[in-house]
Order: sequence, then structure tokens, then C-alpha cells
Amino acid sequence: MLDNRKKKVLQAIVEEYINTAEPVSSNALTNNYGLDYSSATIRNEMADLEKKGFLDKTHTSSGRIPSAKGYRYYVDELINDKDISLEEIKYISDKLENKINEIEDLTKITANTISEVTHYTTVSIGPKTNTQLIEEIKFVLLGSRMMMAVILTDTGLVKETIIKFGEDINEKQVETINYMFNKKLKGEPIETIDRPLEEYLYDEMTYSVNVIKPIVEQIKKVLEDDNKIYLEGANKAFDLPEFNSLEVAKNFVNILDTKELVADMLNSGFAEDIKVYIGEENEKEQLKDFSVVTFKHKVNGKDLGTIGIIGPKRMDYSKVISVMKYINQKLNGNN
Amino acid sequence: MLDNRKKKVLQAIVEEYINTAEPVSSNALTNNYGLDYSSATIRNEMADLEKKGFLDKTHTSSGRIPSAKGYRYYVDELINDKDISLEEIKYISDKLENKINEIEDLTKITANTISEVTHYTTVSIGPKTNTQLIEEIKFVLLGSRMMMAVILTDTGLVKETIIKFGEDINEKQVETINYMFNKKLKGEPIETIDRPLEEYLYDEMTYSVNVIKPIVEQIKKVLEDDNKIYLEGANKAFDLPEFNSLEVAKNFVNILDTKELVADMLNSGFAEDIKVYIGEENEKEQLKDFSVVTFKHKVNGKDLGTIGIIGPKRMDYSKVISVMKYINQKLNGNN
DNA sequence: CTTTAGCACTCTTCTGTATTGTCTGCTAAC
DNA sequence: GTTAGCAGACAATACAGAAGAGTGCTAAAG
Repeated sequence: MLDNRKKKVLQAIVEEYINTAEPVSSNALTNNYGLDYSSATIRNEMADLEKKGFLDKTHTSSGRIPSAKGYRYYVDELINDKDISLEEIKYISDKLENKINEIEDLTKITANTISEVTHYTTVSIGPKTNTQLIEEIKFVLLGSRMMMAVILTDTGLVKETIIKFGEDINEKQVETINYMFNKKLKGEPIETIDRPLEEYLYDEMTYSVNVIKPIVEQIKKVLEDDNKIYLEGANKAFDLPEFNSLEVAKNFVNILDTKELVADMLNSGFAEDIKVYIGEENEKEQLKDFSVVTFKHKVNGKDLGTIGIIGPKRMDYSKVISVMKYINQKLNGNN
Repeated sequence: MLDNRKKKVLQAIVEEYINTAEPVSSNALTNNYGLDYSSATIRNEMADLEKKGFLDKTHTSSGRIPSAKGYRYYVDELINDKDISLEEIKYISDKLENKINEIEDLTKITANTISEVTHYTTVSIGPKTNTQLIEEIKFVLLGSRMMMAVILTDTGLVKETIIKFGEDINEKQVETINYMFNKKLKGEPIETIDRPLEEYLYDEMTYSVNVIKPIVEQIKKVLEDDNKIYLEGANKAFDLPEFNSLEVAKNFVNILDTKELVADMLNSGFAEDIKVYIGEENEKEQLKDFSVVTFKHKVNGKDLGTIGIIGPKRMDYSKVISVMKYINQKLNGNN
């Protein structure tokens, strides 16, 4: 579809634009990026690329900027893995080294690491709990009318919540509840908890609904809560030149503040490990001026959460993807 | 110090400026705010107030804006409690009604409520744990090398953490640890946990340091963690006209991102319930263009956390303070 | 047939100037 | 003590012209 030189020109324009955020002129590319031609030749190529839809102009006599199609082609065909510097490798290694066991915070730490290395804003969301298997569920009495429930899953995730009662509870009751819930739920996926209340009461009618009901309700609530979204490096975005437009800056802050939007964004595109959405490719209207790269990180095939990078369309895709790939390797111990 | 009419003029200027964010002209005040004088008279008063340092000009022929001293005088002497609308009362009541028992989230919920009603950004920090008394401390075995510690304090706060071990632990050991720690710590202030390790080992040398050490370390870590800062309504700030300056907007985002700064801010000014810092009154250089109102909320004299409002210097102090006072009442059941 | 030099043309950005409107300060009259 | 009225200061806006950057096209060179 594109001959070799056109590819080179497109790549050069994308990379130059990523670096400078200024429309790229034909002159800027001559004797650069291995393009040993005069500006006129480059101009002819640019005109062709524009006709084919890979480039845009901001006005008739401006340099070119990549179109969404141009970025897409770049990401799909032209990108090459960027070498990560030694310092970056060291930084990433240090931060992740001892944390790999702390499943609860791993997504947060990883998101923070990515944000620090790439200088983009990241949002992250913990692992989906509902398909994980319950390994153990424990109830602990706290005082006389309060209880803590701790759920342990097969992936090593621990979720806990406090339950309050309108009546006194004793140790013996807690023991029975422990036994009862474990009998029902051990080895089952977490979503089992969503079953109707009667199922829990089937065996043991000795327990009043007053006791069982708050337990089930509170546990459900905590598990829904796994949609908590963490944000890292929001201020970094303000260093980018495109954020000099107050319009864009405001829009950006609003996006980050709309939790549902971010959650939807992170939950889309199931299977893939790393997925790139460029500008209009984002389903959400509000994101059409940004690019999003999502990264579902897993250890041994187990979902551990999703991290999203939000940045300008001229995001340094190569670096972002390289960093993600490296972290993925690291987490899965292939290094 | 100021005669009655001057007070009236100053109050009018502050309130007008709070509403419009535009320098207030002498004309705007005539036949308004109960000032039935010509613009020339108002001008004379304004000139006097400026000489005394209560007002500033942006340039020689502009209207007046309040100086820091002007705001301070307004807050100290001229402010009157603003009536909160019925809708607002209902909104606040509904949000706080059933949450008063959920100590863990109370600060967060309160901060969110304040942000919604006042339309300013709030930051909040949970209660200081170190002086609270330990009512009970429970250890629960999870699997064979993992344990959860739950600490219950006299104010009803629950803190929990997961501890991982390099060796297997059995139920019997957990029981002894439970007994041991409770014997040592029950009724003591939380900071007792900071004691040197030897104290925990004194009685029970049967337990290896491998077991006790991770427990103490992890508990310490969690309790330090009480400095977590919550942010509400950051995007609201961007609707204010002063945030049209990218400079200010950027500065603002950076402030919110600097956790230490925010923590310092919330922890200053010990005793008072509600404290107002206007512009340069803030200790931190970065905050000198903003005003901060801090609100230490308590129930029955127990510290439950601190909430800070960050807004422009022309913040609606009257409304902010009224809302805080109302919430304070509400939380303490005087209504 | 590909590449390049050169030039006309387009559009943005910057600078300077004139214009308008707002608001003050001051003076003189009430 | 208060007010009307006017001169002066300044911001904001609009407009014109010049400079600069970059393209598109043509014709010549390789």
C-alpha cells in the first residue's frame, strides 16, 4: 500500500510531531531520519500521503500533522520497540521487585511506575473479582455487634469488610456462620455470593434474617467496590503543550473526574493485553481528542487489573508500549 | 477603627467581588447594599479604605478588589452566617443520616458533601490514630503463611492489615499471638506499638523474631498510612474565572498532587474547629494565591479527621463556614 | 522518469496605532 | 458632608501592515 519511502516519511513525521508538537515542515525532514532528499521531494511525498488520508494540515500553508489514520498505520506497521534506558530499567525493577506478592496494591504500584517512566497520566482499576474463586471466608467478631468478614481468593486477593448488627452476636454464632458460609462458598466463584438470600438460610433456620442479611449485603457491597479507580500523574498532563488550551485542560480534568467513563474505558477490549485507541477510535465522545492505551496485566494468566494511559494523540506510543511490555515480562518472571 | 459606612462599603465590595470576580466600581455600589449615596461619595470612601490597606486596585483606573487585609477584616468582623437553603439542608441530612456510624468513611463522606454544597474543592485526611486507645486487636490466619491483623480503637475506628510470613503458622500460634498482643496493648494508645521489638518478645521467647517482627512492622506501616488524603471536586475549580489563567490552573493541580503539602496544610492550626487562611496567610508559598478553610470535625470531642477547602481568595467564606457549622451540629446530634 | 531549484502564493503571527469605554481622582458647587 | 461633572488613566478591541514559514507548481537538471 505504501512504498518504502512513504513509510519512512510518515514515520518521520509522526515521530517528529510526537517530539515537537508542531506541524512538521518538509524542510525539517531533509537530511534527517535517513531521508536524503530535498525538501521538494519530501513535499511531493507529503502531498501524496495527505491525499491518501495519512496526514492533515492545520491550514493551507502549514506543515503536516498525522491524521488518526496516520497514527493508526504508525502504531500497526511502523512502530518499533524503543529501547528503555538503563536508569528506567533500574527504576522499574526497584519499584516492582518486592511488591510482586502484594496483589492488593500491585495495580496501583504498576500504574504509578508507568506514569513516572512515561510522564503520562494513568488510571487504573483492580482485578475483576467476580470470576475469582473463594478459597476461604472468615468472620471475626469485633466487640459485640460488629464483625469483620475476610474473603481470600485463589489469586491471592484479600478483601475485607466490616458488618454491623442491630443485635448482639456471640462467638458461637460466629463459628457457625464461619462453617456455614465456607460450606456453601468455598471453591465457588465470588459471584456466588449474589445468590438469593434463601440459599444461605436453607440449612440453618436458627439464624435470623437479621444476622444473615447484613452479612450478605455488606459483602456484596465490598465486592462491587472493586471498581475503585486510581489516578496517577494527573498534573503531568499540564506540562504538555496541547494543554495550553484551557478548553482541553478542562475537558481532561472532567474526564478524570467521571469515574464511570474511566471504568468503561478500562473495561473495554477484553482479551488483548495492550490495546491502543487513537482519538476518534475511543467510543466515548469526550475522549476523541485523546489517545488511550490500556494494559491488562496478568500474572500466570490471572487478571490482576487494568491500567490505562491517557495522553494526547501524539503520545509516544513506542515508549508506552515498550514500557508496558517490559513490565509484563518482569511481572511474569521472564527476566 | 472603621466607621459604620466604611464597614458597609467594605462588606459590599467583598461580597460583590465574591459574586462577580470583577473589580468593583463605585457605580456598582450606588443604590445597592443599602448604600444610598452617589458614586462620588462611595469613591471617597473607597479611596480611604485603600489608603488604610483594605482594598487594592489592579491598575490606576480600575475598580477595587479586597486586599488580604480586607478579606481578613471581612471574615473576622463583617461576615454573618448565611442561611442554608432548605434543599441544601435536606441534601446534607440525607447524605449524613445513616453514615454517622461508619467512622471509617465519615471524613470522606463529609468532605464530599461539603464539596457538593459549596462547589469548592476539598481535601481530607482521616483521624490521627496514634493517640487513640486500642480496644482490641485480633489476628486471623489466612491460609498457612498469611495473617490479618485487625485493630479496634475506642473511637470505633477499625484498621486492618495483611501480614505475610516466610514460614508456616498454625492456629495455636495465632491464639498465643492474640493473647500476647492483647495483654500488652489493650487499653494503650496506638503509638505503643512503636515500642522496640524486645518488649514484645519479653514474655514469650518461644516465638521467633521471624514471626513477631513482620507483625509489628506491618502494623506500624498501616497506622502511618492514616495520612491518606482524599480529594473531592477538583474539577469544580475549573469553573471559576480565576482558573482561566493556565498559570493558576497548573499551580492548583500541582498543589493537589503534592500530598505532603496538603497533609501539612490540614495538620496545621491544632485546636480550632474552623480556621481560615487567606492568601499570604498560608504558610506554604504555593498556596499564597488561594484561600484555605480547614475544618477539624469531631464527635463527642473525638478527632475524626480534618477537611480542607481550597478555593480562590474571593471564596464565599460565609457560605463555607455556615455549611461547616451546620454539619458540625448535625454530627454532634444537636438537631 | 525521478529529483531538485526557484518562485509565487497562502496563511499565521507579530507589532503598532487608533478607538472606545470604564472608572478614578479632583475640584467646585450645593 | 455630599454630589455633579470633567479630565486623565488604562484596558480592551479592532485593524492594518510587515515578516516569516511553508506549500504547490513549474521547469530544468540528473
